[in-house]
Amino acid sequence: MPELAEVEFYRKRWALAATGDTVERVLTHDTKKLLRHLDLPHFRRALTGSTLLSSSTAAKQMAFRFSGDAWLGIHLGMSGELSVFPADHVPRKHDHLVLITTRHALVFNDPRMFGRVDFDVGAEPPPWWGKIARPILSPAFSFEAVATFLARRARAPIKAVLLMQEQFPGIGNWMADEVLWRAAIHPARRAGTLRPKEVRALWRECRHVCRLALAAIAGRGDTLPPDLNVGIPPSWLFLHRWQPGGTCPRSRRPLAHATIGGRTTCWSPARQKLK
DNA sequence: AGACATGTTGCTCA
DNA sequence: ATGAGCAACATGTC
Repeated sequence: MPELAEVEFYRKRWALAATGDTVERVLTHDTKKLLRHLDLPHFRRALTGSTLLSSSTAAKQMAFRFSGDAWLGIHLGMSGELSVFPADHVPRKHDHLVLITTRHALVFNDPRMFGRVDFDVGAEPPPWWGKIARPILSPAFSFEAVATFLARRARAPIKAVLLMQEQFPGIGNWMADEVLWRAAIHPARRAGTLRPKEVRALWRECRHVCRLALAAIAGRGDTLPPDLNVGIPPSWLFLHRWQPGGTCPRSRRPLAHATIGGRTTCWSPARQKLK
């Protein structure tokens, strides 16, 4: 599920509940997949008794900083989510990591187990953190950078290109479709065939969708919507893409679905032409 | 039963 | 070397 804004939603869920709290116990379940990068004894020892100081999100990754220079990295994969329960929470089937603090249980649940947990100790953020591409909502995400990237990926369908995290960090399947729909670009167009005007629209809509999605899904300041997708306006493609017989909220014409760039893709044929 | 799922990686081929 | 395409990962749901 989680793309840029959902990841931020889940990070805030833990952060708002437990920043300043101290970890009393660390519970783990599956250790071969999600926790495969961890030295478990070291992980437990380092985290137990440490305090959650701060956290941040970069693209689809989260980093939780604990006292003792301890950094907990989480990637939610396809089906991961973070939630908060009372401290007496009994781990469920796919609760792979549970941090028990004085007041809460911070739970990382992931049925499909495509997620990942990292743990590093150091005064600075871990090396992998620095390798994440600069945010789409930063000056580094320039029109020129996008145009150059598209030129290099000229033969790939634009849908596939939008999913490449090295240039579009945090964009996932639904955000890519949302961007292309707003920019009126057919997802199967080869990246190298976009006209400069279309590249500019793509660049603009990437930023626009990131901003809208963060505001709607992850809330503002210290607020958090009660649930994912609760504040998403029906003017977005998002709310119509999976509905049987769904229609384009702008043209009112039927939506189309196909596998493009290896992923299920939804678009509005009335707005997005192949040409 | 079978298709399919909001992600990433590692392999093959050109 | 670089880019494109696709299977694989593991499990749940419709």
